[in-house]
Amino acid sequence: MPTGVPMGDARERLFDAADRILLRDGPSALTSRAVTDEAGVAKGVLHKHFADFDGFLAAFVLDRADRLDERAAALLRAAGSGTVAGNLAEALTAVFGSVAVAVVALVTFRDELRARLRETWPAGVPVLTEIAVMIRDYLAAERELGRLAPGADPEGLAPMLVGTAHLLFGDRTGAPPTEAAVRSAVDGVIGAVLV
Amino acid sequence: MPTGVPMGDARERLFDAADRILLRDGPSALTSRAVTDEAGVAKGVLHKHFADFDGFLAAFVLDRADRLDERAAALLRAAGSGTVAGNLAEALTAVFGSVAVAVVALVTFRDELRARLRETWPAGVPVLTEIAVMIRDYLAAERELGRLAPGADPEGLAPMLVGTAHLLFGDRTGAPPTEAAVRSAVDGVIGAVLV
DNA sequence: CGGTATAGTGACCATGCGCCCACTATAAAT
DNA sequence: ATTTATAGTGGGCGCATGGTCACTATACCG
Repeated sequence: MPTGVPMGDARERLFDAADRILLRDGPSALTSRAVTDEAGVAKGVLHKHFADFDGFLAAFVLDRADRLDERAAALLRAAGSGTVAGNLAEALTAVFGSVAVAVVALVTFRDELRARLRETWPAGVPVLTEIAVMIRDYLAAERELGRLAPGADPEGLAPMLVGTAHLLFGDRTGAPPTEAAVRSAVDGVIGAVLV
Repeated sequence: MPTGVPMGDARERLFDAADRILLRDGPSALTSRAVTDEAGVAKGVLHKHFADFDGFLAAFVLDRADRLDERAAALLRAAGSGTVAGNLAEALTAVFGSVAVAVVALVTFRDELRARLRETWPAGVPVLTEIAVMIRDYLAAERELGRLAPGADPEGLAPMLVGTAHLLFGDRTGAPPTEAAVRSAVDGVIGAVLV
């Protein structure tokens, strides 16, 4: 093994490793050793780039928070095709099937990480609120197209949808829900309200 | 310290200790040592009554799951007084200010505990779904009294409300929301839909 | 070419975890 | 009164965690 030569950006390698672990094994498996092993580097590397493991996690969350899910965002930007409920179900499945939920669970459990992130975001980690903003904008676009009931308020409905999806996925006490399950849930829940 | 003499039921003492720890310090602080220390007993006691710590946690969750929150349940049973949104806000605050959220977080993180509970509840830990049932029944009663819009479906609205509350409380990335905050959120979210 | 800075290595450490088990103290049975 | 069963004790074990540090290998610079 060569040393001293950067094999791609180590920082990015570690972040990608964390992604894979979160999706494959869940938040409880995200230890410092798991990350460095998955990235194929020695333990020391992590501490050369970050002060400590929570520092790494904080940087990881910051990095992942904004580019939440390209697929879902793109899908929602193309408002007007498909049914509203179907689009929502697909987008929510994509977003909550990504690392988003795991990141929230992580922040819920690691007290030190949470404290550190609060310095950056006093109002709370924006992962879920940013999803809500995404959904809100989508619903506003749909209303512009007249595909929503006039009384349906995107501002209020968005957090409810995110909350429901978070409930479905974040629980994680059963098998992860399929896209079809989410679609049916979203259908049943908001069908009467939106159309 | 006398030994061999039961000082109240040790089982209940341990459960109460777990309650206190969850509410005071959060789910990450709920270790076996913390429980026995808080209960004022030696470490061995826990293993005399339960096979292992996850067995204790499973029994604890099972015990707490059904009698979720008397105050909120009683409040919701007395449908017809106050505003609908106000009643909901109060009940959700009471429920999510209790151990419910911490229990969910616990189950999310402890893989072994989650696996064990799945044997008992294949559909998932019923904490959140039971709250939804509670809310659903309340909304049904309110509709009976004509205090709900005819189109508002309790079956669909209940999980959305629970999800929203879970989102507000379960995040735990900021200060815990006050009852006033939840009231205003519930007001803003469902005000237009329900009345 | 030697010097220096930097990325990477992995044995090692302290800590806290769940858990074991030899032991003690009380209560109940004979 | 002796035995047996049961509740409670706490020192210590094995393990995984996050973190340190002396060391090595490479790249860059004069």
